Amino acid sequence: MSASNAKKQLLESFSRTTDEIFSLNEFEELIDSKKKIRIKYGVDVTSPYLHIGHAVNLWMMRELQDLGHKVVFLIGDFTTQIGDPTGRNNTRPIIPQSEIDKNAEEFIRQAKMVLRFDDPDLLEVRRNSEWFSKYQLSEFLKLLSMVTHSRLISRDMFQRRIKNQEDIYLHEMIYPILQGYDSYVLESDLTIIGSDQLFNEMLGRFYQQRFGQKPQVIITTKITQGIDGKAKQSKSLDNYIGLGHSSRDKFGRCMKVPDELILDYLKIYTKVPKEEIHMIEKEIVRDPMRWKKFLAEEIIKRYHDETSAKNEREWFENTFSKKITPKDIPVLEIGGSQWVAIDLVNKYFDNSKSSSEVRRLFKQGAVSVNGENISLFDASIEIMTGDVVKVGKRNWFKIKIVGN
RNA sequence: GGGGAGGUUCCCGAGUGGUCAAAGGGAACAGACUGUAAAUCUGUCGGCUCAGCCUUCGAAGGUUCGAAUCCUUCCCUCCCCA
Repeated sequence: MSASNAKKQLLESFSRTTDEIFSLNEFEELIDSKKKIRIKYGVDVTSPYLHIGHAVNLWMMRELQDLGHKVVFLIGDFTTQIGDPTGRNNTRPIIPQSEIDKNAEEFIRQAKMVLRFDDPDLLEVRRNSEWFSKYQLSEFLKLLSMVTHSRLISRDMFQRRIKNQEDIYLHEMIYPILQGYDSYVLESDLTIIGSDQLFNEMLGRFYQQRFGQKPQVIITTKITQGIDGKAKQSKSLDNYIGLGHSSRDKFGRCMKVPDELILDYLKIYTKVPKEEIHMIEKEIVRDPMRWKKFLAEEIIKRYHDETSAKNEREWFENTFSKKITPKDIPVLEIGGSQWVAIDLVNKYFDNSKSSSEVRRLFKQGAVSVNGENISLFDASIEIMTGDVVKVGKRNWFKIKIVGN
C-alpha cells in the first residue's frame, strides 16, 4: 500500500470517532513527516474503571501503534493528588500513593485489552511525579507568569461557576497548567482525549510553543449517552459498559441500551463497516432487538472473542427469552436437607443482605424452588441435591448436599 | 473582622413539640406486562428474635410525660459586606 493510501485510510478510520482536531493540517503534516509520533496519554487514576467510551481513544492509539508510533502512557500520580476539577463541584479526597499505585495497575490491566504494552518501542509508562515532585517554586512561578488569569477563567467550566457564584479554588486553576506542562516534558506530538480535557491540553500546546517545541495535535473524540440513554457513561451512574465487565455483563448491558442509541453505538464502539451500518439503519425499525444483539456480539468480539460472543448471545436468549434456567449457575453446598427458607437464601447471599431485605423478597414473591414460589420466609422446606433456587430476576443457585 | 442562611433516611427535598422510621420526587429492588428498549400499573425501600421492639434527622449535653422540631456548647457548609 502506498504511503498516501495508508494516510487516507487512517484519516478515514479516525473520522469515524473524531469530534474535533486541532488542527487537521498539523495532523496531516505529522503523518507526512514520517516521524515516529509520540502520543501522550495522560490518565488520572482516581478511579480505574475504563469503559468502551474511553476505549474509543485507546483504539485510535492502538491504530497508531500498529503503524509503529509510540504511546506515552502518563500516570498522573502527582496531579491526581491535587484532583482534576473537571466536572466536579466538590473537592476530591486526597488519595494515598499506595492507592494510586494500585489503581494504576488496575488501569493498565484494562488498557491492555486494547493497547500494546509488550513492546517498549510502542509504549512507555511514565509518571508525572518524576518531574513535579522535585519541581522548584521559582520554576513554577515562571510557568505561572506566562498565563493570565483571564485565560484560565475563560474555560467554560470556570465561566459557569462564576456565573453561578460558585467557588473556584486556586489549585483547580493550577491543574490545567500542570497538565499542560506534562505535554512539554514528554514532547508530546499528539494527544487523543475526551472533549472535557480540551482546555487543559490546549495549555499544553501553549507551553510547548512558549518553550520552543512544536505544539501537540489534539484530537477530541465523540461520546455517546450511557446505556440508560441519559448522561454520558460513568462509573458513578453505573450506566457504562466497562472493559472490566465480564462478557456476560457486557452483553446484558448492551441489551439495556435504548433502541435509538444502537446506531450510534455501532458506529462509535465497533468496527462494523459504514456501509453495513447504513444497511442496518434501514432495517432497524423492523427488528431493533436483532440489531441490539448484533451490537452486543460485536462489542464482545472486540474485547473477548467470537466464541464468547456467540455463547453469551445463546445464554441471553435461553435465559431471558426462553426463560430456561441457565446451567452454569453457582452451587450452594449445604449440610442437610431440612431448611427454614430464609436461612437458605441468607446463606446464598452470605448474609450480605439484611434479613429485613430478604424477608421482603419472600413477601414480594421473588423466591422460588424448582419454579415453585415460596412466599413465607419461615416456611420449612425440604430440599435435595440438584434443586434450583431462584431469587429475583437474576439470581439462581443449585443445591448440593454434602455429607457431614 | 461584620452580617445572614443552613446541616433530615442512597441523592434531591418537605417537615418546627406528640397522629414521624419521617411528605414528595429520583435512584434502587420485587411483582405484572415485555424485547434485561421505551411506556405503563402495583408494591417495597433503617435494623431486628418483625402485628412488637430497637436505632436514626451534623455532634455532645439539657428542658419536657414526650424532641428531627425548644435551649446550650461544639463541628461543618454556604451566601453577603469589608
